[in-house]
Amino acid sequence: MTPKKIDGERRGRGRPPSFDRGQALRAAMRLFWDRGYDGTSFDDLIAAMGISASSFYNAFGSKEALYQEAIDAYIKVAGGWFSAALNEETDTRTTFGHLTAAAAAEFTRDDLPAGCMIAVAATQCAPTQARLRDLLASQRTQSEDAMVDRLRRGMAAGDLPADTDIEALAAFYGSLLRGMAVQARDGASRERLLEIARIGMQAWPAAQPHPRDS
Amino acid sequence: MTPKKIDGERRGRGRPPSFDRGQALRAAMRLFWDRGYDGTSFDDLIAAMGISASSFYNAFGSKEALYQEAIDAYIKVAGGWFSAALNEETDTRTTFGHLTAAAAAEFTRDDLPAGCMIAVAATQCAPTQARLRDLLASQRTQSEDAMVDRLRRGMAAGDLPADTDIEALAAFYGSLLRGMAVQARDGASRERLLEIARIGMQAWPAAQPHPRDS
DNA sequence: GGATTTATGGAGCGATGACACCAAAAAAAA
DNA sequence: TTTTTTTTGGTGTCATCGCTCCATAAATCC
Repeated sequence: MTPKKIDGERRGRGRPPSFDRGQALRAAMRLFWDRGYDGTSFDDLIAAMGISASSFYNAFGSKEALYQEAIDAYIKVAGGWFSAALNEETDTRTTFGHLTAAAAAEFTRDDLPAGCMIAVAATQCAPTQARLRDLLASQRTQSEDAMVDRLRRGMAAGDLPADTDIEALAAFYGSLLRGMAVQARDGASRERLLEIARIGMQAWPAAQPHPRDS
Repeated sequence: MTPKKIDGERRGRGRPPSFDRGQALRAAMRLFWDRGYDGTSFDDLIAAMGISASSFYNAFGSKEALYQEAIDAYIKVAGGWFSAALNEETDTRTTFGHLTAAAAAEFTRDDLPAGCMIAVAATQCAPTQARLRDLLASQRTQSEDAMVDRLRRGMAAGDLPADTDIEALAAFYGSLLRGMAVQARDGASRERLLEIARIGMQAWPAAQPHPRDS
């Protein structure tokens, strides 16, 4: 057929791809997001991406490689609002209030699958998929580390009691976000998720009247 | 026919099974718990259960039927500590403190797989597995309903502020428990989970000094 | 002891999964 | 134009998946 427009600059010698790689990747991301790795078959993928098996392997290498790219693409989407919220120029409590509220909103968009692509992915899988499991667990750890960093800065700024367990607090909000992602996938409304987020903020550590208490 | 099938006594006419059905079911439960439905293959199952393919179909019907039985078996395990904690004879706040602490302990037992078999299962799956997805989502709803019931009783007993949003509070603790289950699967220690649970209890609604405040 | 009923071992089945190969096609580079 | 490089369509492969069939073994009932 007639060659179509390709994104960005088309440099290279051979025949140009007839499809938009980024667009195909986003289609794959949506499918993986919605159905998970196992739940998305090869045929599902090439159908949704609108390409043939040959083009698939030529452009993406393998299903697993595509999944990793899809994860990266998701990070660009979700990492956007996530780190945007974390790097706001406000006090730490407000930051986390906005972060959890943003999650409630993002987990219930009508133009994207519900929930989070990473939050609960590959927690139960075959031993042969240990690599994927570790990859996803590592991503979860990374987002929690980002929260730890923000809390540490907040601690330094005096936003938190001196005896706050930073790691535990980050783990708490990490757990909450993942649970919210499950709720979203089960069909919870945005309002419900916002309520959960609001309650979660009630757990924010109060200033200690007796800081030298062990 | 004169069906005198009593589960305890083995009264049947034909050849008796050479394996313990309950034991085989528990082996399957562990495997499903650890690897999920897709991650557990037929061959994995019959190997772990120590039976042949014929015996498998003779005794359990199909992989999906076995999974449902495994879920039921899990409910008997986890439903044990869950409703035990919920039906304690204490005030509502203490009850939920014990519930979350019990989850932290149960999610990190060394004689069982980490986390919860139901908490995050089948949230991402193929359309062909809609039945399983709905089954699991329904189980999650049920456990949340049990928390709603307990909170309602607590409200009636005066343990909670009159303006408490019961459903939202139950959804919050439901989210927290599911997030804790993910943490457990990612390798979090029991102490870490207990910390998360403790922080989660800080979100418990305080008595409102100004209930007519919007 | 038959007769009946149920379980077992073993072999194999159709479908699907992910992927590989290759010759033709379409572009830039020479 | 010729050469070189890359994509594409079509077909084939090989393993695994969940499952089935059948002859036989082992129990109970008459």
